[in-house]
Amino acid sequence: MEAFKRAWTLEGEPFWSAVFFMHQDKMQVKNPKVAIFNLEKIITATFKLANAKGFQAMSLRDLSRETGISMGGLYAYIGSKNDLASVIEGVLRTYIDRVIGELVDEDLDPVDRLQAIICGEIFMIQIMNPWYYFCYMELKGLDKEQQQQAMDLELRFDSLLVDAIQSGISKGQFVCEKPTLLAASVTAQLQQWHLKHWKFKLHEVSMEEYAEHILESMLRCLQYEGAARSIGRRK
Amino acid sequence: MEAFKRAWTLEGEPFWSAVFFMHQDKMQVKNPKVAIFNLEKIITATFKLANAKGFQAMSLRDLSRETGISMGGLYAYIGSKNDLASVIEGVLRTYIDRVIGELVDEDLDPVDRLQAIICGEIFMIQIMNPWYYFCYMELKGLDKEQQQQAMDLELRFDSLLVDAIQSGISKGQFVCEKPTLLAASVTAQLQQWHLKHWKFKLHEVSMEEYAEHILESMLRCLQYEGAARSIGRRK
DNA sequence: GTCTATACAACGATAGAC
DNA sequence: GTCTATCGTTGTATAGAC
Repeated sequence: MEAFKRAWTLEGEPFWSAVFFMHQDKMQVKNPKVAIFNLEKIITATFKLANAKGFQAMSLRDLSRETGISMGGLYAYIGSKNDLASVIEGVLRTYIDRVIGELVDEDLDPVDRLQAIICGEIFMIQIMNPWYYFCYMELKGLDKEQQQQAMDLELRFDSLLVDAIQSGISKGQFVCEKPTLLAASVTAQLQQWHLKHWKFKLHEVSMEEYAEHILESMLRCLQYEGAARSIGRRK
Repeated sequence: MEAFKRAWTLEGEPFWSAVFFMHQDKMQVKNPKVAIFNLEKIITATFKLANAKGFQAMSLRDLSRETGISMGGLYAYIGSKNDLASVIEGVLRTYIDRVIGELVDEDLDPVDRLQAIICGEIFMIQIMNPWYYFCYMELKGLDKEQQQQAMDLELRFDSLLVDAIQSGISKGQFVCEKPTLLAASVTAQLQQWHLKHWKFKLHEVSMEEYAEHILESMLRCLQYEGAARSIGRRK
């Protein structure tokens, strides 16, 4: 988990530095040191406010108060309010794209491939929780093109699962009539990890426990022989 | 399906009449005939606008244009903008409560019980699609009390599934280590029917096909003996 | 690079004529 | 029961001092 974070540069100063360099062209503040510091404050505050009462309901005056940066000051970092949401979606999509690209390892056994995809994605969601939640809930507010790209990305993730399923079918390990529906169901369950965090907290379910449950359920649906025994073996 | 609609009065004039009588005390317009007619126009227009760009982003001027009712006129039907959202959530929750209450039939075989719950809920979502989507996406904008009630309702639905699962376990029909997680997963899959309508449309999946898929997957997870054969038998 | 001050459009909401 | 006209507020965004 910690290794995963470091491997993808998903936290700390290096991460925010990468976010900064992704759109420094749109920013007036050129000094990286101060720009990175404040950009993190702005985006973090946006998550706090938007994930509590919605991005549209959050005003830039709220954001100014929360960050301690004046209204005028904010506009040195963002082009407009909508631009802020757009940037956040863009960063997350870029990162997911990058991780998804690496998640494809056709040499692995189908079961291990599924495990890699599920664990990889749930790690991602766990680490970038507010990013996922924000993009899920505020997608409507972005322009049509960005909405389409987000949908395409989700379909690409589903395809990743479908490919692994079909590889298992052709190897005689799995039986599945509707791989598309099964993949969509797994994606839905993964998204629950950020959408329904309150429920997992209430039932005291850990991330590892949940990932294992998703994989195990999936293998049962695939009528995988070692489904029951795989619980202890894979850890 | 049609019988289901009629049985629960989920469509047409009788439905909107019921909605009207639920909040006629809050409305200035007392003539039922005209009140019901316009209330339907207002709520339908709210769904169109809010489900396209979000409730907060929708202005009452938008709503006025869409309904053909003047700004001043709108306030004869709603107390405030937030009141409108609150009313919508209240109506849906009342109806779900009513249907859920009837879905408990302890005499049924556990498998039939699960099928009744899944089919009942997906019928509900299908018929009241915009209501569900609106309440899911705009819950953050409502007051804490209403948010809590919505969460309680979802937990109550999960419990319905857990009860049926446990009844099957004690009868020796099912095997399940974590009924709570399985129930949450089924709830998530049902919610997809309104959350990800675009995906099912893209893959040309019908409601009946999807309901069957959810039930079948669930039975496999429960290691139900007749899982494979149940597909043809239950229709 | 950050602030204060301000522009001005759009918002929710109401009063009062009809 | 519905409209027009208008109130006061709040929103995003910018100009210009420092």
